[in-house]
Amino acid sequence: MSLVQIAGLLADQTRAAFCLALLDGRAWTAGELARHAGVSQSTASEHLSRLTAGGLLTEVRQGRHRYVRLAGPAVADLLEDLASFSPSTPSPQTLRESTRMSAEARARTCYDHLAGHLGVVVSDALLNLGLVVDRNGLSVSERGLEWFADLGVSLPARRRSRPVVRSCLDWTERRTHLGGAAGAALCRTAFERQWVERIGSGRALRITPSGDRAFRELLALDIHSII
Amino acid sequence: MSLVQIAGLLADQTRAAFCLALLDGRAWTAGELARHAGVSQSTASEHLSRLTAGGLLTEVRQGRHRYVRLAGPAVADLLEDLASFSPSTPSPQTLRESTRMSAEARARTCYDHLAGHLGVVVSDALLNLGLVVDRNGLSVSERGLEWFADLGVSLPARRRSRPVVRSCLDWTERRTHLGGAAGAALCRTAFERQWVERIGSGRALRITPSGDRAFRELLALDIHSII
DNA sequence: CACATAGTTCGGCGAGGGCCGAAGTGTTTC
DNA sequence: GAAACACTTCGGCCCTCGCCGAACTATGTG
Repeated sequence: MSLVQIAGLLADQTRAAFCLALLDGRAWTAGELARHAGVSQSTASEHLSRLTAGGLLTEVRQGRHRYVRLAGPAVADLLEDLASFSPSTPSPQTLRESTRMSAEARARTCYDHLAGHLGVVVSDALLNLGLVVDRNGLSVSERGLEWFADLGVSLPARRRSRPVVRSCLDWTERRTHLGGAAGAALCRTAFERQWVERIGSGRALRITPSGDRAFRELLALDIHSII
Repeated sequence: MSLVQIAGLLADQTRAAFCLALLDGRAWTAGELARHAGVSQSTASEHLSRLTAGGLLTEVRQGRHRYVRLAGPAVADLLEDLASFSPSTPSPQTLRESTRMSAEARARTCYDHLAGHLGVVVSDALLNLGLVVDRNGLSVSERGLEWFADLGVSLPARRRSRPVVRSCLDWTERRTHLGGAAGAALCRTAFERQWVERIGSGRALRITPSGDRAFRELLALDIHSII
């Protein structure tokens, strides 16, 4: 890729919006980026192919999702460098942005399960309690099945459809958290019982007081507050 | 200018060629850049207008010439940053480039007069000898007229056409050198008497042995070699 | 299996932009 | 004043590219 081609990749409103969104270091799905930039999925798909071919993004295919993130810190540097030529965005926006980002770092959804600091804490606690087994091919232990049953969650018997548990890389914590059917079920339950609720229209979550109590009790966490 | 617009300026082969040529820190005329990139003058003119409007270049109008250079070190940084994504140019090219550039730093033509280190040395010597007067509105002294006459150069009586002497900013030395009719006459004489000769097709000059002697004698320079 | 969802590929439309030559402006030379 | 020169503006050509919708593939769900 020549200088001209790299610049060309960033010379489009939609592609630039993708890259700027990815400046937070997280991985986004193609659909999320399409919605964020206000274009159709087909358009987003082609843009992402060009950005990855140009070496600006790397992608991870996970099931039917195409996760995409900046290829490295050099790309972020380039974006910052280019952005520095524009008049800096007014303070309110930056403030709101940083608020949103720190909220998402605390707790958010990752596709259909819990992520962020909350997701990692929950996953660690489940492992400590021996509720899920983190061995070659994750699975739920006997005690884990009981725990989920007590919670009122019926885990599907292991079919060949979706893995019951799956470790999912957390892009802010740089650690794995609980995905798969169990993670999705837990997340659904948390929403239904109002342990968490969405902040605005993004992926960020707020942990309610009752949610804080419930998580600490269920996970036997001897801490003042889960976050 | 937004990030997208800045990137758009660099996303064109011709504009990128302009900017990369200007990475040497010197000022180029519109015509030189047009020839360098292989486009017509009209095309180059429009590109330069867009680059200056976008804040990447600054321009200085001098007579019928439009001199243009990078707006600042931040632009050079951005270009280097972008270029770093391309596979680096093979060593031979870089070597040839650096050779050419150092040659031009030593001695070159600036439109129609001498520039580079040679140009500055000559101008300084002429000022020291009191041959040109550097006061409000440059002019040639009585002794200067004699000096030029001895050289066999007839300076045009001061018309209102072209200034006899003019200080011209040197883009490698960051100092002024002798331009105007006197500078052009001196340069022409240097070529006719083979004190200097062109290196290749660029602006770089080689000082011949006889030229080295002639310059040192004429300018009463007590140095081993003029460069 | 049917169904829903995420993403991809393809065809076609329309806007934008790079290019040139021709004509015009301003500067320098003779 | 005439001619040469550097540069600019304008009109028009053509190609690229971003976009969408429709059809298609692949994955997960019931």
